[in-house]
Order: sequence, then structure tokens, then C-alpha cells
Amino acid sequence: MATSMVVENTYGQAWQRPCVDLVRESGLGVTINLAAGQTIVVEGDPIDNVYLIVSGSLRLYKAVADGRRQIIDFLGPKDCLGLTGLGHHAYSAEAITDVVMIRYPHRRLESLIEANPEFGHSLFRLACSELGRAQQRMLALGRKSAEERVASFLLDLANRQWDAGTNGTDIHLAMSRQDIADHLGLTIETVSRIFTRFKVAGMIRLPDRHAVVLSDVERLSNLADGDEFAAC
Amino acid sequence: MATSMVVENTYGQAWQRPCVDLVRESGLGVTINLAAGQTIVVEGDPIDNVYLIVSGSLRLYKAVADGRRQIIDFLGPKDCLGLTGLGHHAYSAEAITDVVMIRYPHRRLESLIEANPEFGHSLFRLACSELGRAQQRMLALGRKSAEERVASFLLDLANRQWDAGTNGTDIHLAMSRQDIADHLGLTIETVSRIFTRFKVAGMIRLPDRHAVVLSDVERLSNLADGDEFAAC
DNA sequence: CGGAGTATTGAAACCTATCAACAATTGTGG
DNA sequence: CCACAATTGTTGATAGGTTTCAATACTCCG
Repeated sequence: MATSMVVENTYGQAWQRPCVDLVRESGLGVTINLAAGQTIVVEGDPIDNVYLIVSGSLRLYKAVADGRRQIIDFLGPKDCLGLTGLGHHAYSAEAITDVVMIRYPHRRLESLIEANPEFGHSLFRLACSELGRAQQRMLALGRKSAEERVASFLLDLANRQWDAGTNGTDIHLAMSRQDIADHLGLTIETVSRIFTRFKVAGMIRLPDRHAVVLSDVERLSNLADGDEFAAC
Repeated sequence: MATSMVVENTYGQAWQRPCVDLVRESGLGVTINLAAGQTIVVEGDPIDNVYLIVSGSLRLYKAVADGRRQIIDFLGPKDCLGLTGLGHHAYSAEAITDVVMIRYPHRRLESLIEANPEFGHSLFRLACSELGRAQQRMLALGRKSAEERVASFLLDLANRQWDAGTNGTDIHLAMSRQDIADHLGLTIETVSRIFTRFKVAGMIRLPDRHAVVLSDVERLSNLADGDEFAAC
């Protein structure tokens, strides 16, 4: 439904702005430059810093012993890394593209929260909206078909980039097909096949490897919401 | 590994106690009795109350149009429902068994947080630990086989009940096989088959429908962590 | 232009779902 | 207390959606 876009909007990024402000106000940050592929933090590492992304994209993932990996989320400009109340990173983070970000000492943030309790509550709401997103993804991973997952993913991405100021149908895919697969619990081949299936069905266009144009948002939404009459 | 039990421990319930205290201190609660199967809240409902579970179990789930459903989590005694910084419930909640719980007005809680900023931060950490659990489940739903998911589920349950004071290998299953299936993104048949497979392999015993005894925690842990050499 | 990495496409295999039957348990009323 | 119905769980056979394996096409860069 069209409404889901609005809802996702508020859930997705509305609380990110306070986060940005909060982190900014913590003062002295150090600018960091990362090349594509570089690792920022590893699952289990103690949290020493908070990072505010200026440009570029990251992938956050958890891995299983034999190499399987689940990408928890993709981060872009204005997103934060390391904003958790627990002492250790729950996932690893790698740069997908070249990334510029600002690093702040986590300790400074803590004292700032103590000084301004309002921030504590903002962080709580931020965590809650993240939680909402996580639950939405559990539904997708546990109960949606491959097509439904890809449709959900594209719409989610469109909404996040819409917040960031794009037109809402032209999506930039910073990540590879493999990343998308690892995010959706599928294989690269399945993702590829479904992209072409959507293209053939006239639901999307694929100008190039890193671009998707949603040409039939309604049909994609129906698919994503499990309204069955898919038409592919 | 054995360590994962310890880790899960701290992630799982450590921050629940402050939650309980917090909610309790908000004063005047009303005791509520629910029969098995009754609905407490529906996805999308505005949040008016916070509930503290005294006895019994709940299931929290999100549903898709055509009836598919993903159980986000199971709640038991000392767990709280409605502790979110967002205005609406992200999921529906139903009683699995008969349930006794205490209802507090959400507004009262808010004023309490304002009065005592310390609580705001506690809530933040609570939300973060929930988030950690959610991410762990995304990994399971997206990248683990049916056997691995069931093993993870049993170990997770054992840890949560361990926190609650059980011996750590005798698990009580308040929920049905269907509930387990909807939690793990499987069908009831697959869950049933894997239970018997584990039983035949000597990894668990099934005294009755609502009980599981973990007789080989190490092998279950290896399976859950994807250490491949399953042995079934 | 060539080569490496990435994406697409095809064929076969596999895991899990679906369909169906049966067993076990629980609850109910005679 | 037993008999029966209803519910829940188990087991089997088959089907189907994704994965896996393999080959080909594309794209980016040196």
C-alpha cells in the first residue's frame, strides 16, 4: 500500500536527525577516510568510538563459522555507527564504497548524555525505531518469498533515499548483488533472476549495475505486502 | 560453544530487571487476567499502557495479509510489553496460556522517566539488548538451516529459563509447534520432524508435548553455531 | 585490448513446504 | 469412568522454490 511508504518514513529516519545533532555536539571529531572494502569494526570489539557517516556506504553483518553471512543493515550518509548502550559491537562493519566519516570518542558521548538527559530519551527512541525495522525484516526473512523480499528491499531503499532527498523512484545501489543476497537471505543468482523477472514484468528498469528505477511502485508494494496477485 | 550461553545470558535478560523495577515504581498498577488465546494488543494500536507479566506466556507477532505470521518473540514472567519509545505497537500480542499481568498507564511511565533521567538510559540499554537479540534472529532466519534454527531456539529458550531459575537443560515449552514454526520461519511439520531427528540422535528428550530436555548441549551448540559436523 | 571481477542465465539437486493420513492428547458429556 | 470428538502432533509421499554447479556475458580499468 502507499501508506507503508509513509510509515516506513517515520520509522526509518525520523529519529536519525537528533542522533546526528547529538553526535555533532559532542564536539571534536576526527575525519576518517576509508577505501572500499575496508573494515571499520569487528563483531565483538569493544566500543570505543561513535562514527557519523559523511559520504559513502557501509554494510553491517554477522557471520557464521563457515563463511555464511547475514547483512543486518546498510548505512549511508547521516547514519551513525556505534550508538549502542551495550559495550560491544554486535556486528562487523565494512566500507562498501570509499567512505568519509567523523569519529568521536564514545566516552565523550556518554558524558554528554549524562549532562543532557533529553538525549538519553532520544537514543531510546532511535533504538526503538531500529528495533521496528529489525522486526519488519524478521517478517521478511521468516515468512516472505524471494520475490516479496526483493520488492520489500527496493521499496525500503527507495524510502530511505527519499528521506535523503531523491525523487523516490530512482534508486542508487551502492552494494553488490552479493550484498543484497546476504541481506535478504538469498543467493546472488536468485537476486539476479528476480531483478530480471521484475524488469521483464515492467515493474523496474535497470539502467546500470548500480541503479534501479521503480516503474510500478503499486505492483511492487502489493508484492511486498504479500497481496499474492503478483503478475510476473 | 559454551561461551555463547554466557553471552546470550547478559544480552537476554540482564536489562530486564531495571525494567521491572522501573515499571513497578510507576505505582498503581491494575491486575489483569487473560485466558489462553486472548489478544492483548494489535499491531498498529496506539500505546496507552505498559504491561508487566506476572505469570503465563505471550506471543508477539506480525502478520501478512494472507495469514502468514512471524512470531517476533515470546514473553514470560518479568517481561514487559509496551515499553517502546514509538507511539504504536509494532506487533500484536496474544496470550499463549492463561496470563496474569499488571497494567500501568504509559503516561505515568513517561513522567517517571522525565523525573528520573537515569531510567531513560536504562530503557535505551534495554532496547539495545532487544536489538541484539533481533539481529541474532535475523542471522538465524536468513542464513541458518532448519536444524540450526531449531537448535538455536532450544538453546536460547534454555538460557532465558536459566535466567529465570531453571536448571538449564529442562525446558518448558509453553507454545505449540505451530508457534515455534512461526517463530523460526518453518512449518509445523518441519519442526516436528527435526524434534524427532534430535531425539533419535540423542541430543534431546521429549517427555511430553510441553517439555524438552537437552541431553547433549555441546552438540546442539555446535549445530546452532553452524559448525557443520551435525550428526543426525 | 585483455583480464579480473561482477552479473546473468541455464540445468540439476536439495531442502523445506505441501498434501494427506494417522497417532496421541485433551477435553466433554453421558 | 469411559467413549467420543476435537485439537495437536507425528509421519510419509510428493511437489516446489531456491540453491548449487556451471557456463556465458558484461563492465570496469589498467
